[in-house]
Amino acid sequence: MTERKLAILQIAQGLFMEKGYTATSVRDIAKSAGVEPASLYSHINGKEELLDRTCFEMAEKFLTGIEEVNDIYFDAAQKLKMAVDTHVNILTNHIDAAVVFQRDWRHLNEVRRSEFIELRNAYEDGFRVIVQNGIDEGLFSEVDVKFAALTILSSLNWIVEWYDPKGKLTASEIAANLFNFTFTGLKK
Amino acid sequence: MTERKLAILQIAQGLFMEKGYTATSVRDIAKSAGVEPASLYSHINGKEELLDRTCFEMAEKFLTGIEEVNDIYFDAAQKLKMAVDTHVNILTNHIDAAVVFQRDWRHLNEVRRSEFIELRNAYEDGFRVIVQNGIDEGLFSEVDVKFAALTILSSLNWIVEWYDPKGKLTASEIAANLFNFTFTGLKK
DNA sequence: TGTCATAACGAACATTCGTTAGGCAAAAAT
DNA sequence: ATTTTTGCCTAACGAATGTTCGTTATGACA
Repeated sequence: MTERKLAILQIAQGLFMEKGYTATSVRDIAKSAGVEPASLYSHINGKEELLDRTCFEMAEKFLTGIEEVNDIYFDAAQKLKMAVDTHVNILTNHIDAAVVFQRDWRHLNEVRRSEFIELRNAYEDGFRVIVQNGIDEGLFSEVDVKFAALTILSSLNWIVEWYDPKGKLTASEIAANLFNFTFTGLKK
Repeated sequence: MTERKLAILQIAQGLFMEKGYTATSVRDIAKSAGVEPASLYSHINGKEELLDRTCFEMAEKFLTGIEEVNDIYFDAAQKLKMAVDTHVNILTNHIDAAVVFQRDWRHLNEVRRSEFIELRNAYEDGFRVIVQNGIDEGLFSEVDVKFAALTILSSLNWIVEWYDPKGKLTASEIAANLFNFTFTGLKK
């Protein structure tokens, strides 16, 4: 990917984040890039490529992250901590792309959407493995594994709705808080 | 609101849920309603009215719910349980509208969007009050109140991404699981 | 019987959509 | 020095967008 193409991709991600994929026009992207709409097509195949790349590049980052965590021989609590940390880091380091990844994957074409959902399931599976490990190791209480993994991921994913790079909480503080919350809960 | 208008609103909500507000055309709605596009305008002022009604009717339901909970004199744990229960019930009973409420409020016009955000903040505040109560009562550990409320709401809101009315989990089972998780965490 | 409201219609509106065609100047490669 | 590639341009395409128009069939009420 050329430098220019990458720049265009990032500009697009910023706009997609702001207004959503469907509500962002090619003309919007061109304007932000300081170029005529037609000129974009010297770099990209079409609008959908920008969405596609964003979704799948993020999916790959997340998947690689969880696989690395699950390959290490630690106890489940440590693994969970690492998984949360990795997730929050990817997310805050690519906040624009992360929002698109979360919100707009639905607008992928049918084929790619199916592929995307599979990757997503694989990622969720990584979290289920950790929770199951924790139960087997006697570290976690015997919760519904699927449900627990989903709930943890909820908290992680919602970050994109409120995270502010200029806010007072750093990525690792957020991650620490989140791990604490999912591990210990509110109870004193 | 006439019967016909309500029917159109619900049809629209179903489509908005499926494809998103922006990606749903007036012609799509008309087709689903079995009517010509122009005929819709005998009932509604425009496409945006459908979004507006959906967002604000849901906001009102949520706000009323949390206010009722916070008006009752119970301890924080019980209040939290009730708040979670109410939230899950509203959400599962109006799943189409809930998805739109969560996902597409961004496409309200500027004025209405501001009003909407205010209502949302008021709702979040309701949860913050509960968490703060819990700390004051010595029931909850001394967490970051804002962060905790946000994390609880994350889990609640994410339900719309996976809830299946025909699934095996009932609304009250989901609510019970969620309360348990936020209160106790994973730790054994 | 005449009047009015309702809910639908087909046709058309101006605008915006994503995309393509063809050309032109500057830079890079040969 | 000549060719090729790059990056942009203007112009235009057909399709889709939300909405407005004047009209009409139906049925309730005076």
